[in-house]
Formats: sequence, structure tokens, C-alpha cells
Amino acid sequence: MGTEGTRPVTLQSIADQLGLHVSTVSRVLNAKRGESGRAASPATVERIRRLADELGYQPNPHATSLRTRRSNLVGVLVPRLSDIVLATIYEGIEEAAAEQGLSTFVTNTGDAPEAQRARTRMVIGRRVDGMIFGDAHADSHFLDEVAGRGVPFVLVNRRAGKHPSVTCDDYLGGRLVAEHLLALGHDNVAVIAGEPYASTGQDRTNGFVDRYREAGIDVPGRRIVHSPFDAAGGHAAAERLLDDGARPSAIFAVNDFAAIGTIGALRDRGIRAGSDVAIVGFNDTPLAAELPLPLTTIRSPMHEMGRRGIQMLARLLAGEPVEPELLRPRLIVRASSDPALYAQLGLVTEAARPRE
Amino acid sequence: MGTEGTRPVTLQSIADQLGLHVSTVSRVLNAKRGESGRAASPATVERIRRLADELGYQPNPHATSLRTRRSNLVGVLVPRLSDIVLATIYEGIEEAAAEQGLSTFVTNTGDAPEAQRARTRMVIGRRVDGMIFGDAHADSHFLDEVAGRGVPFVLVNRRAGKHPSVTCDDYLGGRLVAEHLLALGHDNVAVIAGEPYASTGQDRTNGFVDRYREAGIDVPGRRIVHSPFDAAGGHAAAERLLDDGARPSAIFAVNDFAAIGTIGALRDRGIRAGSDVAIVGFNDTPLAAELPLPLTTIRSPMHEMGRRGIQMLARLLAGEPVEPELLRPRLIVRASSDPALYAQLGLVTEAARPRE
DNA sequence: CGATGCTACCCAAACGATTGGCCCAAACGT
DNA sequence: ACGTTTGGGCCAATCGTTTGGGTAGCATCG
Repeated sequence: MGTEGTRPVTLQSIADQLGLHVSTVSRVLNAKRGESGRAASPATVERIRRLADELGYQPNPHATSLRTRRSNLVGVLVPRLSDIVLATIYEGIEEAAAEQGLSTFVTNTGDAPEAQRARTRMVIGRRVDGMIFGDAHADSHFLDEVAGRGVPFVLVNRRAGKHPSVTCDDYLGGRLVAEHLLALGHDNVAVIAGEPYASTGQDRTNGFVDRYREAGIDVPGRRIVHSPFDAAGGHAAAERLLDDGARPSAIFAVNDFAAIGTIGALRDRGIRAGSDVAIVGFNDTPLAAELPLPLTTIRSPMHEMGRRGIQMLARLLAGEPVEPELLRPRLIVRASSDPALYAQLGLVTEAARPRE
Repeated sequence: MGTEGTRPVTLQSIADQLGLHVSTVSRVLNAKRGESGRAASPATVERIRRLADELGYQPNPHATSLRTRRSNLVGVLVPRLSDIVLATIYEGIEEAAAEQGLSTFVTNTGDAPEAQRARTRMVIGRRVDGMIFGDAHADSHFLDEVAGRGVPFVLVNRRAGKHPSVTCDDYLGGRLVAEHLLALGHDNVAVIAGEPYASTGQDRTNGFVDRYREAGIDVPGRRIVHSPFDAAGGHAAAERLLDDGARPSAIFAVNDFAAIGTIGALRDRGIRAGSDVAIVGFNDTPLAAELPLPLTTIRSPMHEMGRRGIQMLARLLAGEPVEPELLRPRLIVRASSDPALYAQLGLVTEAARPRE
């Protein structure tokens, strides 16, 4: 199907073959299946449609965008696509964008303000209709500038200021973790809090600390260390934590990868994660359940966040008003924090051995 | 900087303000810094340039593409972006594309032939200059069709037929793993071989099996099980493997995530990965080193693969001839297979405890 | 002094699609 | 019989750039 190598079929070429004017063809092909009555006679409509999909006609998006001043393109900025959290969110974005007739493209900023500016400029240069930021910095005024430029956008994963956003209820997530650890009797806890400028880390930490405070327990500042959202970052942060003062009985890492890095750091010091120190992560990435030490974590609706993000943007583009959305997190208890499950893990090991 | 909300600046608007013709402005702005002599007088050149970047002029890519019939756009297909291997490759692609003045966008196919067709059609509809496939199926003729359509493309990660590709030397990688396990005395081994249609899994498995055969050891067919390239897939495959026949002393999973899933499956059966069964993965993803049980694996140059892929495509677009590229893998030995390291892991645990 | 060659620009035709008008013929109303 | 609809299309401008050709004015040359 479709001619090969040669020039793509255009409205003009269809019109010529049918002895019609290009505008007629355009109207017919653009009419929704139902309301093609205005455009041409039923017979003509049929001829046009038949030839168009026989030739595999696809409108030239550059021509369309040029003429209509609408690209149906959305640019997405993320810190790193190789972070599975952002990759999953982007999958949601792309999936739902297609349903809305929008195209998307994504680019890394590494969370660096300079790169955010440069990439945003590049994205706008591509004449997008809107943007989605997955790398918002809570403290920066950059987004206000973008808003001033008149580019519609939505924030996902992280919120900032009053800009429209779709996020997980991170504060609640932090509280859920605190409740879980309180119930297990932990009164000496620490937090690996992520990057200081990310609302995710801030909110999760605040929820956690607030809930502990409500229980009459203070989590001192030096028990809260910041770190990049990856395994290496979690590893380094855990080392700083352990170098400084008595060992906590539980560590809440605001990100699964940071949690894995924490486990690595503990392992290197001969401390057994799960029994000596309880570990809780955040996000419930697909690995959490498969780890040698299954990880207690908060399940956040990453894919859904992406979907809602683009839907919100679509509403924005349609001129409708939007409200920030907060998605519900859920605690998933596994062996890394639960003594019973941990023991069971050990017991199974012993019990199963004779089976062979 | 730049006016806000209003219509973007065009060549026309610049020309008007300067009392020049749009074509003059176009030529000046398109000339490389050196050779602007032909276009206009030095004074005029200066005036144009100054005004252009004072107004923050950015050419309208739709107009440019429409006129030049070149979009400088590259479409990338991957099985899943939330697979860190593909995400990392794509990061390399995007990075190097920017250096070449190319833009890229990526889309998931889930490795499903139907989706591959549909997405390819969509990508071509966006009038890309070329494509990169990260999801090639070795057995399919689909790529031949695409080639017949005259769309230039390059394969990354997986190869297929004689199409230009940039891959890791997976066969060699498989041999390296075999050599490592042979040296450790394993003669009862199994392979979790990935998807049957992926050259990565095929080559890694073949290299492994061939090397074993050279050592006089046959790896029987039922010791080779296929699986998706993720943790859940590895888990399921490992279960099938364990359900059927005697336990191997070592398992080679052709992907780190499958290896992690394998560890999970072993754990569930009370078998200790690393001591009861040696485990080797592939790719050396950032987690491999941080796992509670550090994972022996093959480091593959994922980022570089992406970079080379786009560079090869650029050469193709320039009409230059290209040769398939094979990148060198490297064995990284960790505790999951090395008894000494494993013991050390355990020893550290015991030794360190008094330290507290 | 006419031919030639620069220099420094301008002209206009694309590229492919959209869209507000316009127009002709047949049908209709009275 | 004649004005009015209306069905069915056609016209042409337009979006912003690029690019193959001019061309006017001046200097140079033989």
C-alpha cells in the first residue's frame, strides 16, 4: 500500500485525479463522518474518501500547522527519562495524548535550571501548543516566566506555586509511612529526603515528620538528609546519615531507588536491612516486590499521573478552567519493614531447604 | 526577553522593521558566521543579526520543513520506555541528535507487531527524515517493507537481517558469561533467554551455549527458557525452570531485570541466590551494584549505543555508506556469582556487627 | 566608450493545507 | 415568470521560509 520512494500524496494530487478542487477535497476529508453533507454530494464524498485511503493519504502536518497555527504538539520536560518513575509517567502522557489527537516529545533537563531554560526555549521554538513539566523546582520563578509568555502548561509529579498540577498526595504518603513505622514501635527514625527543591521529597518528608510530631516524637534535622533520586544518591546519603550519630531503627527513603541505595550502603557496613534497620521506599516501582529483600513502599499512580496531566492540559488548551489534582497513594507492606514478613522470609528459607 | 503572548516574530516582521526584503534577511540569518559576505553588506548583516536576537527570533520549523521538505526530525520506536535499558539508549539518541541539529521523538510499541506497524505509520505521517528502531524482531519482514518505502533507518540494541545497526556484541557477552561460570566450575547451568524474537537474547544465549559446548558441556534445550525482559518475566521464567527438573548451579539471565526476578523466584522457594545458585545478569543497570545481593553482569554501552545510532543515521541521511557497529561488552563480577565476594559479603556482615 | 563584473539587494514562486467568499444551475415559491 | 434558496463546488489568500533569478548602480578594463 502506498507508493514507494516517490513524493507523498497531497490534497492537490487527489483533487487532480478526481477533477475536483483541492478545497473541496480538504473539506470532505476534514468533515467528521456524519456531517459531510455540507461539503459535497454523497457520491463525490465517497469518491474522495475511497481514493484518499487507497493512496494512503496522510495530511502534511507542517502545512496544517503553518496554516492553522496549531501544532497539536506538546513538549514534555523531565529530569531524567532513565528514571523509571518519569519514564512511566511519560508513558501515561504519551498514551493519553494519542487519545486526544496530540503528539508529544520529551527531553531531559537533569533538573538543572540552565538546562530547563534552554530546553524550554527549544521546545517553544518547535511551536508546541502546550507543555508539561515533570521537573518543577518549588523555589524557582522560572515557571512564572513561562506562564507570562503565554504558553499553557501543566505540572506533573511535582507541584510548584499555584500552577496547575497533577501529583500524588505526597504529604499523605509520608503520613502513611509514619503511621506504619509508629505502629511497629519505631521511635528513632531518619529520612532520606530527596532533592530539596522537589515538592515530592518535601511533601513526603513533611507528612512523615508531622505525623511523628503528632505522636509526640520529634525527628531532628540531622536525621533528614537530602539526596538525588537514584540508587547512588541514596547510597551516599545513607552513608552521611550513618557517619553522623547513632543508627536509626528505621529509614524512610522518599524514593525506591534511594531506598535500594540505602540498602546497599547498609550492606557495605554489615548492617542488615530489614532486621537491623527497617526500610521504606516510595513509588512501588516494579522491582520493589522482586528484590531479595522485598521493599515496603508507597504505591503512587505514576502512569495515571501522566494520563491526567495531558488531559488537564487538553482542557487548558480548550480554554476550560482546571483545578490541581491530587492522586491517592497506598501503603504496600513488605519484608523490608515488617518483622513478621521478614521472619517468614527467613523461615521459608530454612523450611524450604529440605524440600529439594 | 521576547514579546509575550503576541504573535512570534517572523522573518517578515524583521524585514519590515529594517526596510529590507524578507529574502535578504533569510539569507543573512541562514549564512554560517563566516560566509555572510555574499548575502549583504557587513553593516546590514550586523543590523539584521542584532535585531533578530534582540527580538529572540526563532524560525518557524513548520514553514521551514514545508519549504525544504526536510524536517530534521527522527522518530524512535522502542518496546517500552520504562525499561531502563531503552530509556538510557534513548537518552544517548536524544543527546547526540541535538548535537547533529536533529530533533527526536520516541514512542512505545510494546514489541507488538501490530503496534509497530501502526506507530511506524504515525511516525512517517509526521514526516520524519529517518527512524531508529529499538524493537526489531529478527524474524519479521516488516523492516524490509519500511526499507522499501524509502525511509532511512537504523537499528539499535537489536539487529535484524542486513539492516544498518548499532548493537552490543551480545554473542561475545554470552561467551564472557560462560567463561566466567566455567572457570567457577559450573557444569549444570540454565539460561533465561528473553524474548525469542530479540537478537539480544538470541545472541547472548548462543554465545553462552557455544562456549559451553566448546568446553564439552551441552546445555540442553529445556534449560533454556524464554521470558519478557522484566522482573516479573524473569520471575515466571525461573519458576518454569525450577518446576522442571533438577536445580541448576548457575543461571544466566540475559537481562538484569530478569535476573532480579529470578532472584525473587528463588527467594520464594527458599533457595539462596548467590550461594545455592549463582546468578548472572546482563546490562549492568545502575541497580545491579546496589542490590542487597550485588549482581554479576555484563556491562553494555547503552548510552553510547544510542549516540552511535543517531550518528549512523546522520551519515545515512547524508548519503554516506554505513557499516553495522558492534560495541564491546565487559564482564563485571560481583557477589551473585563469585563465592569469594559472596563470602566477603557475609563476613563483612558478621565482622562489622561488633563495630556498633 | 561599451562590455563586464561586482555589490547589495529585491521579486516571486513554491511547499501543502485551510477557509471565507463567490458563483452557477437547478429547484422552489408565489 | 421571476426572485430566492440551496446544493455543490471553485477561487484565492494565507501561514513563514527558501531559493532561483533578476536588476540597478557603480567600478574596472581593454
